[in-house]
Amino acid sequence: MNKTFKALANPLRRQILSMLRAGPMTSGDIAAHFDIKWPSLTAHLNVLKNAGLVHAERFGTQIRYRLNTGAAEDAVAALMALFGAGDDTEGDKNDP
Amino acid sequence: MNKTFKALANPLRRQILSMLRAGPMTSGDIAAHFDIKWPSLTAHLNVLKNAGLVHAERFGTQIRYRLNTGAAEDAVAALMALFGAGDDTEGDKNDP
DNA sequence: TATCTAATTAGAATAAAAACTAATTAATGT
DNA sequence: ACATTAATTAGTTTTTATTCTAATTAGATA
Repeated sequence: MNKTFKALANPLRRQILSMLRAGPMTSGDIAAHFDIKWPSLTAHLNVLKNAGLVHAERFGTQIRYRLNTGAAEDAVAALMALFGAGDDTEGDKNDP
Repeated sequence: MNKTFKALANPLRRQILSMLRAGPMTSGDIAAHFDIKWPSLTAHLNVLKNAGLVHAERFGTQIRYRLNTGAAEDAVAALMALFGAGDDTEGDKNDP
């Protein structure tokens, strides 16, 4: 989970995650939204990928990144656990 | 919120937060749990304080740190917002 | 095959975070 | 006033993150 928190520490990476909520995007689409060179963007995408927060898939000549919602929910759960389970004392909404 | 995510990026700081769930602790008590020098610990505590995650209060010769649960919940909310509100499509359990 | 677009990897430079030692402040007790 | 305990600030070094340019890989297409 350390990689996840480190990945979330960068505002640009958080913005990428936020963008991917709307659906998968290619590296180029993502790069177009930021004022950095492409290799820098690739580096950020690798951090997100290594943390398991996104998944990459090649589509012909381009590569699509999509949000890994499972990992995202795990991150939320980990943060809640860190602070003491949020507002519910215990339990899981998905496992009643 | 950037300061908050940066503060959470460090494992030692997350452990401090976790420890503080059980109640306030002095700087010395916290330092005793880690294998780092005191000034390093102070630096970590400052990061947490500047992010609003902990609050410091002097008690005589020592200083007590306590978890700021409000800021902690804000962090969870921010992370859920980033990923698209967790598993509920919308809505707030505390405001039915 | 040559070429074009999309994206990555390699390698170097810069910036930021984290650690340490030494010196200082703050409150208390003698 | 002086010493003691608790913790911080100052300044430096080391480590890790971030960014860039240049070169390379992968697939598509003429």
